[in-house]
Amino acid sequence: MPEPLRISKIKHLEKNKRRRDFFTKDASTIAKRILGDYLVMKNKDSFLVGRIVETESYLGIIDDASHAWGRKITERNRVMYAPGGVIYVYFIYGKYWCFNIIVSEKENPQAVLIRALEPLEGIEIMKKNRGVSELKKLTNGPCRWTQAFGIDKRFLGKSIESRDLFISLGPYKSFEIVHTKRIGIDYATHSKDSPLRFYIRGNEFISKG
DNA sequence: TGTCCGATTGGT
DNA sequence: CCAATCGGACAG
Repeated sequence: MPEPLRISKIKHLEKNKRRRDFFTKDASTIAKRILGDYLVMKNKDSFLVGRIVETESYLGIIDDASHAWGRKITERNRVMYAPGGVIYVYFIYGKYWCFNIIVSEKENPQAVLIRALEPLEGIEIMKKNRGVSELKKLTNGPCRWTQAFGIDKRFLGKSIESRDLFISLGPYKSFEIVHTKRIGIDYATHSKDSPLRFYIRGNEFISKG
């Protein structure tokens, strides 16, 4: 494994920010293309960066694992129907937050779930937020990295191209992408085994799955 | 209002 | 393998 890339220049990350129209493509395309990108979060007293190493796509109306299956609309999921580029977070199992990027066009509620990151910057803050010191357990799960980053309901419906939270194009795309079925969706029937989970082969921060 | 359940995690 | 834990979805 190469040593994690050191990122210290926020300007460089901002220059390569993924723009809103990037997220108008379909979920599986986005889920694969943001592998190796940086997820950047900054505010007045913290600067957190992780490399995206695992994602899943949710295909919306036609996908019985999606919250928007059958064009379902509820108070929780209504931002899924917005144009691509907004954030969909939801509370799960009484204590966790799952983080999705809504993609595709308006009224086509596709989503990309970010399942795991490789921690790069702000590791001490992540350890504090998680209450965990082991590097490999900081961000290797969909609700672990959100806890490390302090993600919660405040981000629901916000843009993924904001000043405080954005995705930045990663430099190396020479890895191999593994396709598997998605994790934790046994309630689904039709799409249960579709190969809509994607991760960087050999990366040590992949969730257990 | 009441019941059921989860795109997970952490401990046994 | 299994319990934790509580907001959201949905039925009545």
